[in-house]
Amino acid sequence: MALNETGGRRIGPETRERVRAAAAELGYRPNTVARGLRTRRTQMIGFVGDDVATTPFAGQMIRGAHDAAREAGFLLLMIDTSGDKAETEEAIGALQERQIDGILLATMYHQVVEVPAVIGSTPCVLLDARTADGSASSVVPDERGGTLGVLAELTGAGHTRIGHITTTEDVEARAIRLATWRERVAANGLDPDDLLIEIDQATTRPAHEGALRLLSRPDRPTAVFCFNDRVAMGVYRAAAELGLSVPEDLSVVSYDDQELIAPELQPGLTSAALPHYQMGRWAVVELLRRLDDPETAPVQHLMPCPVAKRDSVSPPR
Amino acid sequence: MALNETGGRRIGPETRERVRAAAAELGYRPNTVARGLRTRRTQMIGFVGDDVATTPFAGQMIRGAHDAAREAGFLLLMIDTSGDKAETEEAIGALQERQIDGILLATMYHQVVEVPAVIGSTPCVLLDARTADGSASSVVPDERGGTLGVLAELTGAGHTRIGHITTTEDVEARAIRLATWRERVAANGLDPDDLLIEIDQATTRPAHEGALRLLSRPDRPTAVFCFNDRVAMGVYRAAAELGLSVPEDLSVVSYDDQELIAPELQPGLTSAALPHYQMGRWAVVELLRRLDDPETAPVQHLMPCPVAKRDSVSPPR
DNA sequence: GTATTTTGGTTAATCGATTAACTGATGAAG
DNA sequence: CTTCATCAGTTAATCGATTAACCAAAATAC
Repeated sequence: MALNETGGRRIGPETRERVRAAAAELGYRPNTVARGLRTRRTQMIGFVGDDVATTPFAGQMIRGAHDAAREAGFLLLMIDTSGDKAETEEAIGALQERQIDGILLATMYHQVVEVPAVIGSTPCVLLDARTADGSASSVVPDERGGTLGVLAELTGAGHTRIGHITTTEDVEARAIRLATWRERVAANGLDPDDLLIEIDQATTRPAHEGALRLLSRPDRPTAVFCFNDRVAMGVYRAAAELGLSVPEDLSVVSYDDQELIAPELQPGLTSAALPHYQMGRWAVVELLRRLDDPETAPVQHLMPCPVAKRDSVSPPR
Repeated sequence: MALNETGGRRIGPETRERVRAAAAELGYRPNTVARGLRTRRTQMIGFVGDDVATTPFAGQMIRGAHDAAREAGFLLLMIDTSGDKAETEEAIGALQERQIDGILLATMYHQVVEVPAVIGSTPCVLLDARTADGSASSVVPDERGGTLGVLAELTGAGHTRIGHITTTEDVEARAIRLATWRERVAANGLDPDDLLIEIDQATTRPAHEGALRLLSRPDRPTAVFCFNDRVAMGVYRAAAELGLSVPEDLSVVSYDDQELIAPELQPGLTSAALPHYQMGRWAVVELLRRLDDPETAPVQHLMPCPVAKRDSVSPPR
């Protein structure tokens, strides 16, 4: 009573001070386990990631969740699964046994998932994933907004013939980025199919080949929007081999803004950033809100993808 | 008693089965908080990282610690600090209040540190760091071994004129890699100082300039050992600009084996891998050992750095 | 001057699991 | 047939904090 502010006026100010002094002298620290047993609150949040937790790509998601949690006096209890369903359920169980106050379910990349039934009534927020029916709170990147953002960089510089290199992998990001680009190109009165290259993996090597094809066409585009930064790396290489310099002969924009690629390429790559840090923060704030008031309706949030402007865009020749 | 194996023969096999069946039916899960209060063991390990926890670079360290912990029924409670001393102490305190069984202190890169006094008698293992006096268990990469490994790739292919591009930043890794390389070059009867370039930051851009200088020398080396993969990226670019092809005209080896760089470069870069995953595992195993037997002497471990062989080495012209 | 509140503190129950100590019945030993 | 050990269960204390319920003394109201 003396140490906590709660139970306020049950103790005199002078006695309170004496108790506090004694506690300080003895180096007393409250035992959170005992407190948790009594209050049924552990001030811990479970973070379940399918490989995300320890993958370079989305470390910022943990960072964001961690920071927001810390500010509210919570700690993160992390479990990384390989995305396997059984493993995820086991992870959730392990966290529930430890009486975590809520769970963050994070995925490696933006996708639609179902919340495992074992979650029961444990408050839960989806990170970089959403449910089909909106039954759980979730936050995902605003891929459409980000795509419009980088395309605006190009159109703003005067480009209309904007190519796109995407992957055939069936992911949410591909679908949205592709559709948004198509819309934009069609709005310029061009046929998107003349400017589209599909490769079977969004990595440098296939992108390199794809880019060689795209840039060898008689009416090659003056700018390329790449599905991601690794694809952009392949485009840079292809451009160099064809004697095209970036951005003078070819403007390039991309998505993801990966810290080891986009700023390191020469010239620096203009790329729409995946707001992992912000999503992590948002998810915790939302989770805490739901802890306070479990009755409120779940929220689906789209996090803006800011454009990191660098030097890969200039007006067409 | 029926559920745990302990307290063994206090209960009949038939009753035990009945209890278990009832527990399963009710979906009973033990409350780890209550158990922890009684047993004074929470089956949780604190992971304190100075920015490491959520930095792409060393995610594998967490992954390794996480996996080893999981296998032993432990979970990781993570706190990321900015390396600040006060913040680290606060983090340790927060973990101690939560009665974690032990602490892993991880640093961003290999360095010598002091164990904060607040750690008290909490069992603790250093990850990617060590103490000057060996008073705590620790694990760091075997930089010397890794350097010898990649240099052996070069000498094995017939190179003797092996250049080195390093940073002037004062880190443990620089000192060991540099000294080992000097030794090796001197053993070939050459003067290391003729083959050494120092740049003020181990990133692509300064490395690019440094490489241009090194490779423009009349007696340019036939191979380069780079301080890290980002430096190697700069070397690749410089070589391309000078019309030198890798590996035919110039062999390149490096350190760190970063997953987004070394395998993505063309040709793939031969690089000594920092064994983050293995170090993470080792640290947990060592911590658990110390939990079982707090009396055993602390151990300083050097984790081997295996060479990831790719296509950036061939015999000199 | 008596009745009622307020103040400042104290007691004891509780959270859920572990575990030492105890009890009765059965079986074995002498 | 008595004694003692073993087996199978039951009771109750404990871990450390929270909190409802009590209680005595002082302050205030009427």
